[in-house]
Amino acid sequence: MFGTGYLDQIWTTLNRASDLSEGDRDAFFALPFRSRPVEAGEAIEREDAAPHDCFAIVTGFAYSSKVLRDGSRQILSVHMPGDFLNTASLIHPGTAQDIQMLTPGRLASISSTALHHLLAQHPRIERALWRQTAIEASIFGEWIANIGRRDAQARVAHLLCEFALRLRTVEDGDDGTFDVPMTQGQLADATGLTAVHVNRVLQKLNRAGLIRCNVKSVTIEDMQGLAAAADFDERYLGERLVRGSRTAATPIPT
Amino acid sequence: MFGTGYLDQIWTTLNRASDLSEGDRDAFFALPFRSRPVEAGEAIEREDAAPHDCFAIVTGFAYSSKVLRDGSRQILSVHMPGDFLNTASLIHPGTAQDIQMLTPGRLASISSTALHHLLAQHPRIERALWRQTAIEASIFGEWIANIGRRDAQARVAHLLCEFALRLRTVEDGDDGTFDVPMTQGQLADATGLTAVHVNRVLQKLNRAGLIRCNVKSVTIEDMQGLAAAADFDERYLGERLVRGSRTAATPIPT
DNA sequence: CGGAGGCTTGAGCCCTTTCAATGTCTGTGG
DNA sequence: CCACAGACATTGAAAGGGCTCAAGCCTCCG
Repeated sequence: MFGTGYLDQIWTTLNRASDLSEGDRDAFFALPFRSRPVEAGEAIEREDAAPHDCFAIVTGFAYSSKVLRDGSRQILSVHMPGDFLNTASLIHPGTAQDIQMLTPGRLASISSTALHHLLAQHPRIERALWRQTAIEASIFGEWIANIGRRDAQARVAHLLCEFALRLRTVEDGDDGTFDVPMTQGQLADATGLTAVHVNRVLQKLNRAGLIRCNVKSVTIEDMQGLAAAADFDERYLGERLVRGSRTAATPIPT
Repeated sequence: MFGTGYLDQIWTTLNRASDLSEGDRDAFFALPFRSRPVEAGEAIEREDAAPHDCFAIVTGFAYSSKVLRDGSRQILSVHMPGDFLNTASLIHPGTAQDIQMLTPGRLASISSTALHHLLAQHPRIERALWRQTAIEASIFGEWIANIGRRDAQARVAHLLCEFALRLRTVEDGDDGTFDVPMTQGQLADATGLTAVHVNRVLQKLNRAGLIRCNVKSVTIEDMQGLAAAADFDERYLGERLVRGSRTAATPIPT
Protein backbone atom coordinates (compact mmCIF):
# COMPACT_ATOMS: atom_id res chain seq x y z
CA MET A 1 0.00 0.00 0.00
CA PHE A 2 2.91 2.30 0.66
CA GLY A 3 6.34 2.26 -0.88
CA THR A 4 9.17 -0.18 -0.53
CA GLY A 5 8.21 -1.19 2.95
CA TYR A 6 11.05 -0.18 5.19
CA LEU A 7 10.20 3.51 4.86
CA ASP A 8 6.62 3.13 6.02
CA GLN A 9 7.26 3.77 9.69
CA ILE A 10 9.40 6.79 8.88
CA TRP A 11 6.69 8.26 6.70
CA THR A 12 4.01 7.54 9.26
CA THR A 13 6.01 9.28 11.96
CA LEU A 14 6.66 12.26 9.72
CA ASN A 15 3.01 12.49 8.81
CA ARG A 16 1.73 11.93 12.31
CA ALA A 17 1.09 15.47 13.36
CA SER A 18 0.93 16.81 9.85
CA ASP A 19 -1.29 16.61 6.86
CA LEU A 20 0.88 15.76 3.90
CA SER A 21 -0.41 15.19 0.40
CA GLU A 22 -0.04 12.25 -1.95
CA GLY A 23 2.40 14.27 -3.99
CA ASP A 24 4.52 14.78 -0.89
CA ARG A 25 4.37 11.09 -0.18
CA ASP A 26 5.35 10.04 -3.67
CA ALA A 27 8.29 12.41 -3.70
CA PHE A 28 9.39 11.16 -0.30
CA PHE A 29 9.29 7.51 -1.32
CA ALA A 30 11.13 8.35 -4.51
CA LEU A 31 14.16 9.55 -2.59
CA PRO A 32 17.32 7.50 -2.97
CA PHE A 33 17.32 6.14 0.56
CA ARG A 34 19.83 3.52 1.46
CA SER A 35 19.32 1.08 4.26
CA ARG A 36 21.88 -0.74 6.35
CA PRO A 37 21.95 -2.84 9.49
CA VAL A 38 23.58 -1.42 12.60
CA GLU A 39 24.83 -3.06 15.77
CA ALA A 40 24.02 -2.18 19.33
CA GLY A 41 26.35 0.51 20.56
CA GLU A 42 27.30 1.63 17.08
CA ALA A 43 27.91 5.36 16.74
CA ILE A 44 25.70 7.12 14.20
CA GLU A 45 26.96 10.64 14.61
CA ARG A 46 29.68 12.28 16.65
CA GLU A 47 29.57 15.70 18.18
CA ASP A 48 32.59 16.94 16.28
CA ALA A 49 32.30 15.51 12.81
CA ALA A 50 29.13 16.50 11.03
CA PRO A 51 28.08 13.87 8.52
CA HIS A 52 26.89 14.51 5.01
CA ASP A 53 23.96 12.17 5.33
CA CYS A 54 20.73 12.29 7.22
CA PHE A 55 19.56 9.22 9.12
CA ALA A 56 16.24 7.79 10.22
CA ILE A 57 15.53 4.65 12.21
CA VAL A 58 13.86 1.75 10.45
CA THR A 59 14.04 -0.65 13.38
CA GLY A 60 15.72 -0.50 16.75
CA PHE A 61 16.35 2.26 19.25
CA ALA A 62 18.99 4.95 19.55
CA TYR A 63 19.91 7.71 21.95
CA SER A 64 21.62 11.09 21.92
CA SER A 65 24.03 11.91 24.68
CA LYS A 66 26.64 14.28 25.93
CA VAL A 67 29.82 13.18 27.64
CA LEU A 68 31.20 15.66 30.13
CA ARG A 69 34.82 16.32 30.74
CA ASP A 70 34.85 14.19 33.87
CA GLY A 71 33.63 11.25 31.83
CA SER A 72 30.08 11.16 33.10
CA ARG A 73 27.40 10.71 30.49
CA GLN A 74 23.99 12.33 30.14
CA ILE A 75 21.44 10.88 27.78
CA LEU A 76 19.36 13.62 26.17
CA SER A 77 16.76 11.65 24.30
CA VAL A 78 15.76 8.25 23.08
CA HIS A 79 14.89 7.74 19.42
CA MET A 80 12.39 5.18 18.24
CA PRO A 81 11.64 3.58 14.87
CA GLY A 82 10.48 6.21 12.42
CA ASP A 83 12.42 9.07 13.97
CA PHE A 84 14.84 11.17 12.02
CA LEU A 85 18.07 11.36 13.93
CA ASN A 86 20.01 14.39 12.87
CA THR A 87 17.86 16.92 11.08
CA ALA A 88 19.43 19.54 13.33
CA SER A 89 22.83 19.11 11.78
CA LEU A 90 21.12 19.13 8.40
CA ILE A 91 19.91 22.69 8.75
CA HIS A 92 22.47 23.90 11.21
CA PRO A 93 25.91 22.31 11.03
CA GLY A 94 27.53 22.85 14.38
CA THR A 95 24.79 21.54 16.60
CA ALA A 96 25.69 17.93 15.99
CA GLN A 97 25.19 15.50 18.85
CA ASP A 98 26.54 12.16 19.86
CA ILE A 99 24.07 9.55 18.67
CA GLN A 100 24.43 5.82 19.26
CA MET A 101 22.35 2.74 18.77
CA LEU A 102 20.79 1.31 21.89
CA THR A 103 19.84 -1.97 20.23
CA PRO A 104 20.74 -3.58 16.95
CA GLY A 105 18.53 -2.36 14.16
CA ARG A 106 18.37 -0.89 10.72
CA LEU A 107 18.97 2.64 9.53
CA ALA A 108 17.81 4.48 6.45
CA SER A 109 20.12 7.17 5.19
CA ILE A 110 19.72 9.86 2.59
CA SER A 111 22.20 12.41 1.35
CA SER A 112 21.72 15.91 2.68
CA THR A 113 21.62 17.38 -0.78
CA ALA A 114 18.85 15.06 -1.95
CA LEU A 115 16.85 15.89 1.13
CA HIS A 116 17.45 19.59 0.63
CA HIS A 117 16.07 19.30 -2.87
CA LEU A 118 12.99 17.55 -1.59
CA LEU A 119 12.38 20.23 1.02
CA ALA A 120 12.76 23.00 -1.53
CA GLN A 121 10.04 21.43 -3.65
CA HIS A 122 7.78 20.23 -0.84
CA PRO A 123 7.42 22.92 1.80
CA ARG A 124 4.88 20.84 3.70
CA ILE A 125 7.53 18.23 4.32
CA GLU A 126 9.88 20.91 5.55
CA ARG A 127 7.14 22.06 7.86
CA ALA A 128 6.67 18.53 9.12
CA LEU A 129 10.37 18.22 9.91
CA TRP A 130 10.35 21.56 11.66
CA ARG A 131 7.40 20.32 13.67
CA GLN A 132 9.38 17.26 14.68
CA THR A 133 12.18 19.51 15.86
CA ALA A 134 9.63 21.42 17.91
CA ILE A 135 8.28 18.24 19.46
CA GLU A 136 11.80 17.18 20.27
CA ALA A 137 12.37 20.50 21.99
CA SER A 138 9.14 19.99 23.90
CA ILE A 139 10.35 16.61 25.12
CA PHE A 140 13.68 18.14 26.08
CA GLY A 141 11.81 20.70 28.14
CA GLU A 142 9.91 18.02 29.98
CA TRP A 143 13.17 16.21 30.70
CA ILE A 144 14.68 19.40 32.13
CA ALA A 145 11.75 19.66 34.51
CA ASN A 146 11.96 15.96 35.27
CA ILE A 147 15.63 16.01 36.15
CA GLY A 148 15.61 19.42 37.75
CA ARG A 149 12.64 19.21 40.04
CA ARG A 150 11.51 15.65 40.65
CA ASP A 151 12.91 13.08 43.04
CA ALA A 152 14.42 9.82 41.86
CA GLN A 153 11.22 7.79 42.02
CA ALA A 154 9.22 10.28 39.99
CA ARG A 155 12.01 10.61 37.44
CA VAL A 156 12.16 6.94 36.69
CA ALA A 157 8.41 6.61 36.71
CA HIS A 158 8.16 9.51 34.30
CA LEU A 159 10.61 7.98 31.88
CA LEU A 160 8.69 4.70 31.95
CA CYS A 161 5.44 6.51 31.26
CA GLU A 162 7.00 8.27 28.30
CA PHE A 163 8.25 4.98 26.92
CA ALA A 164 4.92 3.28 27.36
CA LEU A 165 3.12 5.95 25.40
CA ARG A 166 5.67 6.46 22.69
CA LEU A 167 6.01 2.75 22.12
CA ARG A 168 2.31 2.48 21.60
CA THR A 169 2.64 4.49 18.43
CA VAL A 170 5.33 2.19 17.14
CA GLU A 171 4.59 -1.30 18.37
CA ASP A 172 1.61 -3.52 18.69
CA GLY A 173 1.31 -4.73 22.25
CA ASP A 174 -0.95 -2.51 24.23
CA ASP A 175 -1.30 -4.61 27.35
CA GLY A 176 1.08 -2.52 29.39
CA THR A 177 4.05 -4.82 28.88
CA PHE A 178 7.02 -3.70 26.87
CA ASP A 179 10.72 -4.17 26.63
CA VAL A 180 12.79 -1.31 27.89
CA PRO A 181 15.71 -1.21 25.51
CA MET A 182 18.03 0.26 28.14
CA THR A 183 20.19 -1.08 30.93
CA GLN A 184 19.80 0.32 34.40
CA GLY A 185 23.01 2.21 33.86
CA GLN A 186 21.51 3.86 30.80
CA LEU A 187 18.31 4.64 32.65
CA ALA A 188 20.53 6.33 35.21
CA ASP A 189 22.26 8.38 32.53
CA ALA A 190 18.87 9.47 31.23
CA THR A 191 17.51 10.51 34.62
CA GLY A 192 20.59 12.08 36.12
CA LEU A 193 20.87 9.34 38.72
CA THR A 194 23.17 6.44 39.53
CA ALA A 195 22.78 2.90 38.31
CA VAL A 196 22.71 1.72 41.91
CA HIS A 197 19.96 4.10 42.79
CA VAL A 198 17.91 3.33 39.72
CA ASN A 199 17.99 -0.28 40.80
CA ARG A 200 16.62 0.58 44.22
CA VAL A 201 13.97 2.84 42.76
CA LEU A 202 12.76 0.13 40.40
CA GLN A 203 12.40 -2.21 43.34
CA LYS A 204 10.43 0.39 45.19
CA LEU A 205 8.08 0.91 42.25
CA ASN A 206 7.78 -2.84 42.16
CA ARG A 207 6.87 -3.11 45.81
CA ALA A 208 4.37 -0.30 45.38
CA GLY A 209 2.61 -2.45 42.80
CA LEU A 210 3.04 0.05 40.00
CA ILE A 211 5.28 -2.01 37.76
CA ARG A 212 6.64 -5.51 37.52
CA CYS A 213 9.99 -6.04 35.91
CA ASN A 214 11.98 -8.97 34.72
CA VAL A 215 15.09 -8.88 32.61
CA LYS A 216 14.83 -5.71 30.54
CA SER A 217 11.08 -6.20 30.32
CA VAL A 218 8.74 -4.00 32.26
CA THR A 219 5.05 -4.48 32.81
CA ILE A 220 3.10 -1.50 33.90
CA GLU A 221 0.66 -2.83 36.44
CA ASP A 222 -1.04 0.42 37.27
CA MET A 223 -0.68 3.12 34.64
CA GLN A 224 -2.85 5.50 36.62
CA GLY A 225 -0.74 5.10 39.71
CA LEU A 226 2.52 5.30 37.82
CA ALA A 227 1.45 8.45 36.04
CA ALA A 228 0.44 9.93 39.37
CA ALA A 229 3.77 9.03 40.96
CA ALA A 230 5.51 10.55 37.96
CA ASP A 231 3.42 13.71 37.78
CA PHE A 232 3.01 12.72 34.15
CA ASP A 233 1.09 14.81 31.66
CA GLU A 234 1.25 13.35 28.18
CA ARG A 235 0.58 16.55 26.32
CA TYR A 236 4.24 17.41 25.91
CA LEU A 237 4.59 14.51 23.49
CA GLY A 238 2.66 16.44 20.89
CA GLU A 239 -0.14 14.70 19.06
CA ARG A 240 1.76 11.45 18.92
CA LEU A 241 -0.90 9.76 20.97
CA VAL A 242 -4.03 11.65 20.33
CA ARG A 243 -3.85 10.75 16.69
CA GLY A 244 -1.41 7.91 16.82
CA SER A 245 -2.52 5.41 19.41
CA ARG A 246 -4.52 3.34 16.98
CA THR A 247 -3.94 4.83 13.59
CA ALA A 248 -0.17 4.63 13.69
CA ALA A 249 -0.12 0.87 14.19
CA THR A 250 -2.52 0.41 11.29
CA PRO A 251 -1.15 2.06 8.17
CA ILE A 252 -3.45 4.71 6.86
CA PRO A 253 -5.44 3.35 3.90
CA THR A 254 -5.07 5.31 0.72
CA MET B 1 19.36 51.84 7.69
CA PHE B 2 16.80 49.18 8.53
CA GLY B 3 13.09 49.48 9.00
CA THR B 4 11.10 51.13 11.73
CA GLY B 5 13.73 50.62 14.36
CA TYR B 6 12.19 48.38 16.98
CA LEU B 7 12.34 45.35 14.70
CA ASP B 8 16.05 45.62 14.01
CA GLN B 9 17.19 43.36 16.81
CA ILE B 10 14.59 40.76 15.91
CA TRP B 11 15.70 40.74 12.32
CA THR B 12 19.35 40.58 13.28
CA THR B 13 18.71 37.59 15.51
CA LEU B 14 16.71 35.85 12.82
CA ASN B 15 19.41 36.50 10.27
CA ARG B 16 22.28 35.58 12.55
CA ALA B 17 22.92 32.04 11.48
CA SER B 18 21.20 32.45 8.14
CA ASP B 19 21.71 34.22 4.90
CA LEU B 20 18.51 36.01 4.09
CA SER B 21 17.99 38.20 1.07
CA GLU B 22 16.89 41.80 0.75
CA GLY B 23 13.55 40.60 -0.51
CA ASP B 24 13.15 38.52 2.64
CA ARG B 25 14.05 41.52 4.72
CA ASP B 26 11.65 43.88 3.04
CA ALA B 27 8.81 41.40 3.39
CA PHE B 28 9.64 40.90 7.04
CA PHE B 29 9.66 44.60 7.82
CA ALA B 30 6.43 45.03 5.92
CA LEU B 31 4.59 42.73 8.33
CA PRO B 32 1.91 44.37 10.45
CA PHE B 33 3.78 44.02 13.72
CA ARG B 34 2.34 45.64 16.77
CA SER B 35 4.45 46.66 19.72
CA ARG B 36 3.43 47.05 23.33
CA PRO B 37 5.15 47.52 26.68
CA VAL B 38 5.06 44.68 29.20
CA GLU B 39 5.71 44.60 32.91
CA ALA B 40 8.04 42.37 34.85
CA GLY B 41 6.28 39.12 35.71
CA GLU B 42 3.64 39.55 33.04
CA ALA B 43 2.50 36.30 31.45
CA ILE B 44 2.98 36.13 27.69
CA GLU B 45 1.66 32.66 27.06
CA ARG B 46 0.09 29.97 29.19
CA GLU B 47 0.50 26.26 28.80
CA ASP B 48 -3.18 25.65 28.30
CA ALA B 49 -4.44 28.49 26.15
CA ALA B 50 -2.67 28.75 22.82
CA PRO B 51 -2.63 32.33 21.57
CA HIS B 52 -3.37 33.46 18.05
CA ASP B 53 -0.39 35.74 17.91
CA CYS B 54 3.31 35.20 17.71
CA PHE B 55 5.61 37.25 19.94
CA ALA B 56 9.17 38.44 19.81
CA ILE B 57 11.13 40.43 22.36
CA VAL B 58 12.08 43.99 21.48
CA THR B 59 13.61 44.83 24.85
CA GLY B 60 13.76 43.02 28.15
CA PHE B 61 14.10 39.38 29.14
CA ALA B 62 11.64 36.54 29.45
CA TYR B 63 11.66 32.91 30.51
CA SER B 64 9.77 29.71 29.83
CA SER B 65 8.91 27.47 32.72
CA LYS B 66 6.96 24.50 33.90
CA VAL B 67 5.18 24.35 37.21
CA LEU B 68 4.88 20.88 38.68
CA ARG B 69 1.96 19.59 40.60
CA ASP B 70 3.69 20.10 43.94
CA GLY B 71 4.13 23.77 43.09
CA SER B 72 7.83 23.71 42.37
CA ARG B 73 8.95 25.56 39.28
CA GLN B 74 11.54 24.70 36.65
CA ILE B 75 12.79 27.34 34.27
CA LEU B 76 13.49 25.85 30.84
CA SER B 77 15.07 28.75 29.03
CA VAL B 78 15.74 32.45 29.12
CA HIS B 79 14.79 34.60 26.17
CA MET B 80 16.71 37.70 25.17
CA PRO B 81 15.92 40.70 22.97
CA GLY B 82 15.42 39.57 19.38
CA ASP B 83 14.15 36.11 20.25
CA PHE B 84 10.86 34.81 19.01
CA LEU B 85 8.96 33.40 21.95
CA ASN B 86 6.39 30.94 20.74
CA THR B 87 7.07 29.73 17.24
CA ALA B 88 6.51 26.20 18.53
CA SER B 89 2.85 26.87 19.20
CA LEU B 90 2.70 28.54 15.81
CA ILE B 91 3.51 25.36 13.94
CA HIS B 92 2.32 22.91 16.51
CA PRO B 93 -0.55 23.99 18.71
CA GLY B 94 -0.42 21.85 21.82
CA THR B 95 3.22 22.36 22.74
CA ALA B 96 2.55 25.73 24.29
CA GLN B 97 4.67 26.70 27.27
CA ASP B 98 4.37 29.07 30.19
CA ILE B 99 6.25 32.20 29.24
CA GLN B 100 6.66 35.21 31.49
CA MET B 101 8.62 38.42 31.45
CA LEU B 102 11.63 38.52 33.70
CA THR B 103 12.04 42.27 33.42
CA PRO B 104 9.86 45.05 32.08
CA GLY B 105 10.30 45.48 28.36
CA ARG B 106 8.61 45.69 25.03
CA LEU B 107 7.09 43.00 22.87
CA ALA B 108 6.40 42.85 19.15
CA SER B 109 3.46 40.73 18.13
CA ILE B 110 2.25 39.51 14.79
CA SER B 111 -0.82 37.49 13.92
CA SER B 112 -0.18 33.85 13.17
CA THR B 113 -1.94 34.08 9.84
CA ALA B 114 0.16 37.00 8.64
CA LEU B 115 3.29 35.15 9.66
CA HIS B 116 2.10 32.00 7.93
CA HIS B 117 1.64 33.96 4.74
CA LEU B 118 5.14 35.32 5.00
CA LEU B 119 6.60 31.87 5.50
CA ALA B 120 4.71 30.48 2.53
CA GLN B 121 6.24 33.14 0.31
CA HIS B 122 9.70 33.24 1.86
CA PRO B 123 10.98 29.73 2.53
CA ARG B 124 14.33 31.06 3.64
CA ILE B 125 12.65 32.79 6.54
CA GLU B 126 10.88 29.58 7.44
CA ARG B 127 14.23 27.87 7.35
CA ALA B 128 15.67 30.53 9.64
CA LEU B 129 12.88 30.01 12.16
CA TRP B 130 13.33 26.27 12.00
CA ARG B 131 17.00 26.83 12.65
CA GLN B 132 16.15 28.88 15.71
CA THR B 133 14.02 26.02 16.97
CA ALA B 134 16.98 23.72 16.46
CA ILE B 135 19.29 26.05 18.38
CA GLU B 136 16.75 26.21 21.16
CA ALA B 137 16.69 22.43 21.28
CA SER B 138 20.48 22.42 21.39
CA ILE B 139 20.43 24.75 24.38
CA PHE B 140 17.81 22.55 26.04
CA GLY B 141 20.13 19.61 25.57
CA GLU B 142 22.98 21.42 27.23
CA TRP B 143 20.71 22.31 30.14
CA ILE B 144 19.73 18.67 30.56
CA ALA B 145 23.38 17.73 30.83
CA ASN B 146 24.00 20.68 33.12
CA ILE B 147 21.25 19.80 35.55
CA GLY B 148 21.62 16.06 35.27
CA ARG B 149 25.34 15.60 35.63
CA ARG B 150 27.05 18.63 37.10
CA ASP B 151 27.30 19.71 40.72
CA ALA B 152 25.82 22.95 41.99
CA GLN B 153 28.88 25.08 41.44
CA ALA B 154 29.35 24.00 37.85
CA ARG B 155 25.65 24.47 37.13
CA VAL B 156 25.59 28.07 38.25
CA ALA B 157 28.91 28.82 36.59
CA HIS B 158 27.60 27.31 33.37
CA LEU B 159 24.49 29.45 33.40
CA LEU B 160 26.57 32.56 33.96
CA CYS B 161 28.86 31.65 31.08
CA GLU B 162 25.85 31.19 28.82
CA PHE B 163 24.49 34.58 29.82
CA ALA B 164 27.79 36.30 29.29
CA LEU B 165 28.09 35.00 25.77
CA ARG B 166 24.50 35.41 24.73
CA LEU B 167 24.37 38.94 26.09
CA ARG B 168 27.36 39.88 24.02
CA THR B 169 25.30 39.44 20.90
CA VAL B 170 22.63 41.72 22.24
CA GLU B 171 24.28 44.37 24.36
CA ASP B 172 27.29 46.59 24.13
CA GLY B 173 29.41 46.13 27.21
CA ASP B 174 32.08 43.55 26.64
CA ASP B 175 34.13 44.10 29.74
CA GLY B 176 32.79 41.06 31.53
CA THR B 177 30.25 42.96 33.57
CA PHE B 178 26.58 42.48 32.98
CA ASP B 179 23.31 42.55 34.81
CA VAL B 180 21.78 39.19 35.50
CA PRO B 181 18.08 39.79 35.08
CA MET B 182 17.16 37.06 37.56
CA THR B 183 16.80 36.77 41.31
CA GLN B 184 18.68 34.04 43.13
CA GLY B 185 15.41 32.19 43.44
CA GLN B 186 15.02 32.25 39.68
CA LEU B 187 18.59 31.14 39.17
CA ALA B 188 17.71 28.24 41.44
CA ASP B 189 14.66 27.39 39.35
CA ALA B 190 16.84 27.40 36.26
CA THR B 191 19.52 25.16 37.70
CA GLY B 192 17.38 22.72 39.65
CA LEU B 193 18.73 23.99 42.95
CA THR B 194 17.47 25.94 45.94
CA ALA B 195 17.67 29.68 46.40
CA VAL B 196 19.61 29.14 49.59
CA HIS B 197 22.13 26.95 47.89
CA VAL B 198 22.53 29.26 44.91
CA ASN B 199 23.41 31.98 47.35
CA ARG B 200 26.14 29.88 48.90
CA VAL B 201 27.46 28.84 45.51
CA LEU B 202 27.69 32.43 44.32
CA GLN B 203 29.70 33.27 47.40
CA LYS B 204 31.99 30.38 46.71
CA LEU B 205 32.55 31.49 43.12
CA ASN B 206 33.21 34.90 44.56
CA ARG B 207 35.80 33.65 46.99
CA ALA B 208 37.42 31.65 44.22
CA GLY B 209 37.97 34.92 42.37
CA LEU B 210 35.92 33.87 39.36
CA ILE B 211 33.13 36.41 39.67
CA ARG B 212 32.25 39.47 41.65
CA CYS B 213 28.62 40.22 42.29
CA ASN B 214 26.68 43.13 43.63
CA VAL B 215 22.96 43.55 43.53
CA LYS B 216 21.81 41.68 40.43
CA SER B 217 25.00 42.68 38.68
CA VAL B 218 27.72 40.17 38.03
CA THR B 219 31.24 40.81 36.87
CA ILE B 220 33.12 37.92 35.45
CA GLU B 221 36.61 38.30 36.76
CA ASP B 222 38.08 35.24 35.16
CA MET B 223 36.18 33.94 32.15
CA GLN B 224 38.74 31.23 31.55
CA GLY B 225 38.47 29.97 35.09
CA LEU B 226 34.71 30.21 35.16
CA ALA B 227 34.40 28.31 31.91
CA ALA B 228 36.72 25.67 33.29
CA ALA B 229 34.69 25.37 36.49
CA ALA B 230 31.55 25.10 34.40
CA ASP B 231 32.90 22.63 31.88
CA PHE B 232 31.62 25.16 29.37
CA ASP B 233 31.83 24.62 25.63
CA GLU B 234 30.19 27.43 23.72
CA ARG B 235 29.48 25.47 20.57
CA TYR B 236 26.00 24.44 21.66
CA LEU B 237 24.89 28.05 21.27
CA GLY B 238 25.07 27.70 17.51
CA GLU B 239 26.77 30.41 15.53
CA ARG B 240 25.45 33.11 17.77
CA LEU B 241 28.93 34.06 18.81
CA VAL B 242 31.14 33.07 15.99
CA ARG B 243 29.36 35.45 13.71
CA GLY B 244 27.63 37.59 16.24
CA SER B 245 30.14 38.79 18.76
CA ARG B 246 30.93 41.98 16.90
CA THR B 247 28.61 42.09 13.95
CA ALA B 248 25.38 41.73 15.89
CA ALA B 249 25.96 44.80 18.01
CA THR B 250 26.73 46.81 14.91
CA PRO B 251 23.84 46.54 12.44
CA ILE B 252 24.97 45.07 9.18
CA PRO B 253 25.40 47.86 6.62
CA THR B 254 23.36 47.48 3.49
C1' DC C 1 7.08 54.38 58.22
C1' DG C 2 5.77 49.92 57.24
C1' DG C 3 5.57 46.01 54.37
C1' DA C 4 7.16 42.83 50.97
C1' DG C 5 10.36 40.57 48.49
C1' DG C 6 14.92 39.29 48.24
C1' DC C 7 19.42 38.16 50.39
C1' DT C 8 22.27 35.95 54.09
C1' DT C 9 23.49 32.73 57.57
C1' DG C 10 23.31 28.58 60.66
C1' DA C 11 22.08 23.87 62.07
C1' DG C 12 20.38 19.41 61.22
C1' DC C 13 18.52 16.06 58.25
C1' DC C 14 17.83 13.14 54.27
C1' DC C 15 18.14 11.60 49.68
C1' DT C 16 21.42 10.16 46.74
C1' DT C 17 26.10 8.91 45.91
C1' DT C 18 30.23 6.29 46.59
C1' DC C 19 32.62 2.28 47.44
C1' DA C 20 32.88 -2.46 47.53
C1' DA C 21 31.44 -7.10 47.25
C1' DT C 22 28.47 -10.68 45.58
C1' DG C 23 25.24 -12.73 42.42
C1' DT C 24 23.39 -13.69 37.74
C1' DC C 25 23.21 -14.28 32.94
C1' DT C 26 25.14 -14.80 28.29
C1' DG C 27 28.32 -15.84 25.00
C1' DT C 28 32.82 -17.92 23.88
C1' DG C 29 36.33 -21.24 23.50
C1' DG C 30 38.61 -25.35 24.94
C1' DC D 1 29.92 -29.87 28.59
C1' DC D 2 32.42 -27.04 31.46
C1' DA D 3 35.38 -23.06 32.44
C1' DC D 4 35.79 -18.44 31.97
C1' DA D 5 35.20 -13.62 30.97
C1' DG D 6 32.51 -9.68 30.85
C1' DA D 7 28.52 -7.00 31.34
C1' DC D 8 24.74 -6.23 34.14
C1' DA D 9 22.00 -6.51 38.44
C1' DT D 10 21.80 -6.52 43.43
C1' DT D 11 22.88 -5.49 48.20
C1' DG D 12 24.97 -3.18 52.33
C1' DA D 13 27.38 0.43 54.83
C1' DA D 14 29.05 4.88 55.11
C1' DA D 15 29.77 9.64 53.49
C1' DG D 16 28.30 13.90 51.52
C1' DG D 17 26.03 17.42 48.81
C1' DG D 18 22.15 19.86 48.79
C1' DC D 19 17.67 20.60 51.14
C1' DT D 20 14.66 22.20 54.85
C1' DC D 21 13.57 25.07 58.39
C1' DA D 22 14.12 29.24 60.69
C1' DA D 23 15.69 33.64 61.85
C1' DG D 24 17.72 38.13 60.85
C1' DC D 25 18.85 41.71 57.58
C1' DC D 26 18.71 44.77 53.71
C1' DT D 27 16.52 47.52 50.11
C1' DC D 28 13.13 49.26 47.59
C1' DC D 29 8.67 51.37 47.21
C1' DG D 30 4.06 52.85 48.32
